[in-house]
Order: sequence, then structure tokens, then C-alpha cells
Amino acid sequence: MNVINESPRRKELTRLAAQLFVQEGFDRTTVRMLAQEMGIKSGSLFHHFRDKQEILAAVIEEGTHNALAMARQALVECGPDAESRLRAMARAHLETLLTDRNAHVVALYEWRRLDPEARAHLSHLRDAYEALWEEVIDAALAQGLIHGDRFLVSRFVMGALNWTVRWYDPRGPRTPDDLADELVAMITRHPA
Amino acid sequence: MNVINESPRRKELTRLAAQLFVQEGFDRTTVRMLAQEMGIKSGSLFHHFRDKQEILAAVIEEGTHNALAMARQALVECGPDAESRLRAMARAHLETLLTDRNAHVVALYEWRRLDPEARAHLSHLRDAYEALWEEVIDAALAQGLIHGDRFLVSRFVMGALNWTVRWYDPRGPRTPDDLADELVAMITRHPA
DNA sequence: GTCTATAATGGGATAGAC
DNA sequence: GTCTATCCCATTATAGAC
Repeated sequence: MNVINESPRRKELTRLAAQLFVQEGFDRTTVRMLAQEMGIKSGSLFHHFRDKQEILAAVIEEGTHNALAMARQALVECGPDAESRLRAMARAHLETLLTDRNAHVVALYEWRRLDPEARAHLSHLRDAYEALWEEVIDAALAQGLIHGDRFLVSRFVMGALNWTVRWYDPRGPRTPDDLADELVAMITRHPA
Repeated sequence: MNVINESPRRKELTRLAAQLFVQEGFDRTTVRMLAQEMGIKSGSLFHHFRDKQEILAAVIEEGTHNALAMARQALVECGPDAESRLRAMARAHLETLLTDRNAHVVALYEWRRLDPEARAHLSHLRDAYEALWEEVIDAALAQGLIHGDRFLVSRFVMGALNWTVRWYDPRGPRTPDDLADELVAMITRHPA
């Protein structure tokens, strides 16, 4: 079962599950909670998913798939220079994390809860997303926009971005785009 | 019950619990697992802790207390300039996360699992640690070593550091100190 | 301080009717 | 596609003996 041929019921359940997994965490979310959100009984869930693990896998597939699609789109629409591309990636990343605020967060924070088979099945998606980042960061390094080790820079940047989930308050004065721009400014070296 | 007057048994249990909470997560760690690690039966645990929540609170108190102590010590021993102090904080932070690899990680990643009373009781420790960071970052900003918004810079830096837990491999070529130095280099602006 | 035994609860999952 | 009913199991926590 992949992202493309899903029933509408299953799609809606995946959406609700993502929300609960972010709020409560995967382990503390019970099938009964999810069923109640959907307005059905817990037994009925297992018509749509084999088990609770499959719900998690569906959410994470959705979240990663979406992040990848958003990032690709952002790269198509932005300017060709390394800084524009870096900013576009950071903005897209934070939009999926802070605005959408669901499936991608689960993908990042509950990845370890996936069983080995699901992890194997989904790692290509994750790798594709990370490859996009490395490509953009490589270009920024090659151009001297940023300095340092390719591996470390990309992980530090991802860490700074991913951690925003823990403290960002959407009611505050800053938009996700503001955050992305500030981060890029922090690590790039301009002629003033 | 605070960090100072703990029985040796309780101290050892707290240490083992920290290890399990990092490996498995708080929710998936059962009292039976912890008891087995200790070589006792699960019922015996409740002689040392009122309930499972209190175990978590003990681990988090230990982790935050320790991080604060290490950071203070590092600031005493390092050079007086803003860059030395920033590097010292980053090194101390990563040492508690990656070398000790236990209680401080739990403090960061399982804070949300604390019940409200425990959170209220421990937030002063956490605030003291964050105040130390803000002080050092303020100095670096004032001196022009780094640029940007005080609030955002400190959260981006903490995010980059905290996320290392997810990917750092101690068998790799880099030490935690290498990571700290590279991060400081990435965000500071030198005359080349 | 630890044991045995067990209470009390809630969890994931199934079967078969509708 | 959902319901009811229920099974089976693991979990936290307690009581009282040693």
C-alpha cells in the first residue's frame, strides 16, 4: 500500500493519526483514541490497517513523500544561485514542519519506532530527501557561501531546523519563513 | 528527594533507568526491564520510587543538574574571551550528551513526559542552564563574533547540538569536541 | 531491601453479524 | 465499512511475609 492508491477513509485516518502522534507521541496514542477522533469503534480500524505499526508507516510515508515534493517544487521555483536554493530548502522544510505541523514531524521524531521492514521500505524516500539537501549544501560550499565539513554542516542545519518543532510558537511574531531566512543568514558569510 | 540525599541503590537505579530511557524511550521502558537490569524483581522498585514518573523525574533532575555543573566548570576553566566561552559551552554540552550519553539526553528528549508538578519543580534547573547559554551568546553577539537575533541564535545552536544525539557515532573519526569546534566555526565570522 | 503473589487497568487485535 | 463482543496479554502498582 503506497501513497497513491489509498482509500479516502484511510487517507483521513492517516491525517488524524499524524495529528495524534505529534500531540501525544506514537507510544501513548492508542487505537481507541484514533478511532474516537474518526468517530468509529477501535475494531473498525483494522479494516484499514493491518496493525498499529502500519498506521505509523503510513504517516511517515506521507510525511516524507510530502517533504520531498515540497522541496522539489521549491527548488524549481527559486532563483538559480546557491543562496536562493539554500533558503528555498530551509523554507520548504520549515513549512512542512511548522505549518502543516503533522506527518513530517512524525517522520522525523518517530522514525525509530518503525519496525525494520517498514524502515527498509521507507529509507529510499528519506535518502532522496537528504540527497536533495546535500546537493544544495554542496553547491553553497563550492561557492564559498558557507564553510566547513559537508557532512557536519548538513547535520547541524537539519538539527537547527528540526528542533524548531520543540519551541516554535505560531502565535509569536515570526513566520516559518523568517526563521529559515535567519538561519541561512547565521551560517552564510556575506560581504557585510 | 533531591540529588543530594539519595541512597546508593536509588542512585544506581537512576543511572540504569537513564540508559534504558535513551535506548527505548520512557514509554517503552517497563518497570520490569529496569528491575531486571538491576537484578531485582519489579515490585522492589517501588521501595525506592513512588511510581514510574518519579523515576523519570530523578533521571531528568540528575541530567540537568549535571549539565549545569559541567557548564559552570567549563566556564571557569576556559579563556575569558567570547569565543573561548562559546566553545567551552558547546563542548560541555556535547560531552554530557555524547560521552555520558544518558541522563542529559533524557532531560532533553523526555521532558514532555514529566507531569506538571515535576515540571514545575525542575524548571528552575533548566532555566538556570539556559540562562548560562544566553549569557554566553549575548557576549558573543555584543562582540560581533556572531550576528542575528539573540533568541533565534541560541535556539538554533541548541538545536544543532541536541540533534547530534540522533546521528553521532562514537566509533567514527570525530570526537564530541571536534563537533563543538566545527559548530562554533560555522556560526562565527572571522577575519578569515 | 527484596520477595511472592496478585489486583486493577488498559492495551492491541480478532471473529462474525450487519 | 462498521459494529459488538471479547480474547489475551502486558503494564503499573500494592500488600504482607521474610
